[in-house]
Amino acid sequence: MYIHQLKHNIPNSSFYLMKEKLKEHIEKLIPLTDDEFLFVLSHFSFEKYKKNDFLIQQGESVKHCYFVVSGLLKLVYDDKDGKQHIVSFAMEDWWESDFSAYFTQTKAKMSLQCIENTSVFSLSLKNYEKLSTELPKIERFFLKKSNAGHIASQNRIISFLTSNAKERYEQLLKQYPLLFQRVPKTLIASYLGVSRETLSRLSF
Amino acid sequence: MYIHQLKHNIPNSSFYLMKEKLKEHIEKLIPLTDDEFLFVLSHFSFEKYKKNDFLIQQGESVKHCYFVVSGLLKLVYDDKDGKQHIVSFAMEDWWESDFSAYFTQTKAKMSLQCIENTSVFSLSLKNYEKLSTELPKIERFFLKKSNAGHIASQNRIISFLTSNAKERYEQLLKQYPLLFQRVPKTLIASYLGVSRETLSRLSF
DNA sequence: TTATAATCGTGATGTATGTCACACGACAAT
DNA sequence: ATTGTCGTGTGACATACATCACGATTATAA
Repeated sequence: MYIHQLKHNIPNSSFYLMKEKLKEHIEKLIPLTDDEFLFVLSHFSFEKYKKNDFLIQQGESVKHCYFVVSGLLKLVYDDKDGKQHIVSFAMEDWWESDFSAYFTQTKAKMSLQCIENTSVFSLSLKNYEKLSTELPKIERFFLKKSNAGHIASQNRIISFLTSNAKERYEQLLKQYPLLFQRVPKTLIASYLGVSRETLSRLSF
Repeated sequence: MYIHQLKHNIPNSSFYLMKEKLKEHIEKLIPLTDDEFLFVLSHFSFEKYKKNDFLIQQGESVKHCYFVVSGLLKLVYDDKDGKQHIVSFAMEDWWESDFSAYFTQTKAKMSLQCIENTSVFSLSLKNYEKLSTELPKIERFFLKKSNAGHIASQNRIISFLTSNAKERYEQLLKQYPLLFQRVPKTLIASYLGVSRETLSRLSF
């Protein structure tokens, strides 16, 4: 009985921590009063997914963008030959979606799938717009996030332009040392744009 | 004498057209009253550059971002071996800068240089912030632009992940058919991430 | 004009990386 | 225990691409 209660309490207390995570994340860029944050939070829904679950499926419509509270996801593009290409890993504290499909309300060009069990706050486009309109502050937050995303993508392009497979691997290793204990090398290879065999042969 | 007057009038009438270009560009995304637009415009300065001029030099601080009214620029990353890599072409109607350096007030990692004679509206960070604060509408405009830029960069990454040199060339050709009459193939090659010799050998 | 850059193509050759095949251990499901 | 799937390494070979070298043409500047 006591154990039962505990079991029931865990999700609640963990939800409290989740909220704090989102709040702290936003407040790194813009200050919010408690009321403002509760207003913000009311536009999100908290969701849990298991390893291999899809949050977005290529070809389907994209209703939400996601803030990753815990876990790990991959944003994947499947080409015509059925090969998988990892456009991005989405880790804790990241915002992810197929933003093109999300904002223009078109079909997803990419999938978003769990590499680990993952919990997220999800935000519908309608709520995104409502939030932006009613709390202009948050629009500044999204703008900063978008800029950061743009810059990150540009750096990845520069990496492709200037570096070979080994150098790109080293850059990734330096940028996200934690990643390598969490994901199989096949996925790392797919992110780097090389075959898993080539990656395996790179000597360090 | 009459010719003299004409000469003096050209810049003025052309400046009028420039303003219209900016106005129409913004109004594709958000409506503006005439007064609002004049307020917006007052934060910009209009500048003309000649072929090969630098708007941003790698290693220097970045004071402005630019809206390209006419002409053509390249955003270039020079690697340690002195090789040039084109991160982006900036054509008419594009916003460009080393945004990372611009927003974080650090030294430029890239250069922005004219491929053709170019005229721009330039916006200082201070004015960017003033404008965003005093006219929240414009913040939504910048957000939409930033999202679009992010998505464009992500598509370029997908192109690197999924396609070989020839396919990337064809994609670029399809996306910007006009570009190929305006810039030497060496620059196209540099944008695609292949040597100019390889590009030259691709058969079409 | 003449001289000096750019630009572009193309051969010869080297190298990075892809592809196919196979083996082996870790782990999961039954 | 048994079977299967997944992750990983590695050999053999094919291929895409880089690099170096040379000419030829076309702009550009003195």
